[in-house]
Amino acid sequence: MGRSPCCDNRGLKRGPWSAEEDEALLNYINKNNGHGSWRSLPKLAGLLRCGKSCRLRWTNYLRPDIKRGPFTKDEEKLIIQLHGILGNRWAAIASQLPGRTDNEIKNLWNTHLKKRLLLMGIDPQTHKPVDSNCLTSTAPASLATRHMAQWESARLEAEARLSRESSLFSQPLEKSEPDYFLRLWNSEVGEAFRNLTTVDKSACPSPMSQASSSTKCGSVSAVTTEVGNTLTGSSTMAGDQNEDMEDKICQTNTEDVGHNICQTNTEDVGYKICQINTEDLEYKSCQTNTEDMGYKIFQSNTEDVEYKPWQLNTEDVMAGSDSSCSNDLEDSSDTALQLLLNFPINNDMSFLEDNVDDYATTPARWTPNSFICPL
DNA sequence: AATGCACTCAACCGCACATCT
DNA sequence: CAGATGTGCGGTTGAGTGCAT
Repeated sequence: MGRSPCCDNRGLKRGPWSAEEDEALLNYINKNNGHGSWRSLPKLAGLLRCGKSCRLRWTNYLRPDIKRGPFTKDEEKLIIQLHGILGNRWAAIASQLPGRTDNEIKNLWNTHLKKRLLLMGIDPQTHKPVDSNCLTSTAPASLATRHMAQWESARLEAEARLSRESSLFSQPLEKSEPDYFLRLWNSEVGEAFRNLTTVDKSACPSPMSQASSSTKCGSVSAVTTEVGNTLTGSSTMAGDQNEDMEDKICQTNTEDVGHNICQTNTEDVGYKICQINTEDLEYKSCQTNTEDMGYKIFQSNTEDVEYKPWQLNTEDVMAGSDSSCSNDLEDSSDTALQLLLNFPINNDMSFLEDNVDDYATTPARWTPNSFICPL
């Protein structure tokens, strides 16, 4: 059906913004407590710009919460990690870096980080060593896979908690009830993870997945199925989220769960993955562990990286919840994302190896209560 | 001093999606 | 339900700047 251009550029100014234009835009937005319709804004603000240009100028430069100045090492590290999860979804990445814009992050990536990774022999798109592509079929593990495993665990925990709560509380929770993992699961990051799960499975079939499924896989899958069924009939969630969550959980392919978790069973595969030297953000060179056909992608200076143990950092999760349970989505996402980023990168996947059967019934080292905001 | 090159980053473009009519 | 409109997003461009020759 063809689309008309968002704005007619004829007679409109283009190029860099002058201080006067900035002031006019700022004044208008301040006076009106917001921008309103971007299309009508230029006319109302007396600007010879198209609405799109105004929006861009505001979101990328004039917004009061913009943090200017060079990126810190931590920010760069976070961007690299998030890029490994989310890919070129700059807006999603930017949402995890307060005060930074997607444009800024995109520029940083294209001008610095991408080149840096390439120089180190790391494919900036896949975050895998360039010369290890041949290994991916025999060693399916990747940073993404590790994140997948963590996500899957987080999701299972959330499901388990929902199931538990549904039996404990007959009335629906308040809509404002913080629900870190459910929210995160429904967030951009969760979405990315779900996509990742699908893509990764098809792109990189695990040797394990081709073998008959193991007991361990079966255990985990069973839990998912059970929880999913429980949830279908539960009424613990409020409003649209409830429906969404039910859908997503019920859609869960339990075979995939087993598949993915088994893929990352170090007992079977044996590998160590990404470790980052945060001090200089240098990825150290790829090493292949030929002994067990696994491989180490990166090595890090573990002194530099504070890896939290593979359990919820209760302090983080509960931060702010003492005073109130009304953390907004950003807060909870941040917290949960922190969890994700605190993944025990320098450990292998022993958390899965350790009593996976136990894990299925009792999420060992995952204190269920630590997910729950005090009522 | 003049020129060329590489780099950075603000801004633009076009597409996709959500919402409105 | 279809088309129109508004907005957000990611890819790309090009002006400005610094440095090397």
